[in-house]
Amino acid sequence: MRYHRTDVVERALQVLDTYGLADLSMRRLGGELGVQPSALYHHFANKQTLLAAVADEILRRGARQRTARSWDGQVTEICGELRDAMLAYRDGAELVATVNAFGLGAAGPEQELVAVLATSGLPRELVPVAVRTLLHFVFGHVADEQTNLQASSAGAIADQPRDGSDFGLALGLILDGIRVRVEGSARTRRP
Amino acid sequence: MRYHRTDVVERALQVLDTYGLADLSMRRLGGELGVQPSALYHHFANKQTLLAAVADEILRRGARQRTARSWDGQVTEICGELRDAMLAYRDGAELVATVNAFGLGAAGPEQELVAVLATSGLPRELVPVAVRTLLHFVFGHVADEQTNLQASSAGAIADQPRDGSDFGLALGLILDGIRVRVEGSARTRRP
DNA sequence: ACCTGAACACCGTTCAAGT
DNA sequence: ACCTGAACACCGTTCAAGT
Repeated sequence: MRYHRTDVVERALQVLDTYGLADLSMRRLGGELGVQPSALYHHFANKQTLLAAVADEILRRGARQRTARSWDGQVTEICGELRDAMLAYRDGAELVATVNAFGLGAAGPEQELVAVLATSGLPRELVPVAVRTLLHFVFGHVADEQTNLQASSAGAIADQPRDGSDFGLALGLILDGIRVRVEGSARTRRP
Repeated sequence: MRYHRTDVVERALQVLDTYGLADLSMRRLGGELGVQPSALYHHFANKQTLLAAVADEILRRGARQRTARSWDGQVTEICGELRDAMLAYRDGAELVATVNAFGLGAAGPEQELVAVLATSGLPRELVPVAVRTLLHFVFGHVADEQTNLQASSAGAIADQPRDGSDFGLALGLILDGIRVRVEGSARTRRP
């Protein structure tokens, strides 16, 4: 069998969803494809690059059309899409967050948020800070959420089931913080 | 040489600060102590437990007295202390965040934040959400910050040096979000 | 272009046995 | 109580060589 980059990513996605990130090793993936681990290095420079490609594919598959017109509606859509995309695969949040921390993935959502907040009325110097705050929140919250979901589906603990409304609640909190600065600067511009 | 738990943690802290989290392996740590890796399992059930002890020690060493009287001043103090504690050791943020994601460490800051927000006037059902949002923010932001600091001190990139004021700015954003809910509920209680 | 086979330098963890 | 020695079942990565 001869494979392309895309075949490897596809298979990696299956291994991830079935066995989890910890079991997504080069040797395991090679075995799953019926190929020596070293063969994977023909397609990817190293594991990090492979994981980045997998993360990007997860986000690509979760992409949706924007419908909101207000800046805060669009921020909610972007963050919600990011969340749903990561929740669609086992350990998706951990994977995307790790890759992003390495400076490789999730460039799409980040650029979208920058673009939206740039037109929100938020003071220019606060835009990067707000974007990173939003992304840290989404990554952290969803990773948490997913860990608990997977733990409870494994029948381990009961705990508080922590439904998805928590995400909206917390995001609303941050959005309120941004709104304060948007309105503050609007008053300053037209006193 | 015969060691105690505390000696192992102390040495682990040195290895972490000198070589980084990736090089803090059981074998490496054993070697550093002049002991077989298996000897460490007399002191800790597994690596995860050892890392949790190291994370707790980092936070313990960063502990400070509270001086603020307002709820938002206290939240600022708690988050600032957490940040400084993690920044004091190489890869401190990544370590503490990882351990926390596993449900083991950083119980101190979490309980403190719950206690403070419970007396802030924030609606009771929002307290856990706000606390988790704050912690996700601090972990994510400081991990980011530390990665960049370490990259630039290694002479790799110039980039935006991203000073500590970013942290205060972003935290202020979230605090504003919380204030909106505190004041909202104050108006509801006394109409 | 894509893959094999073999090697290098590592991991975490267990367990019988020693002092 | 604390540690050794040996083993088990893994890692990521490199590289000459094959088709």
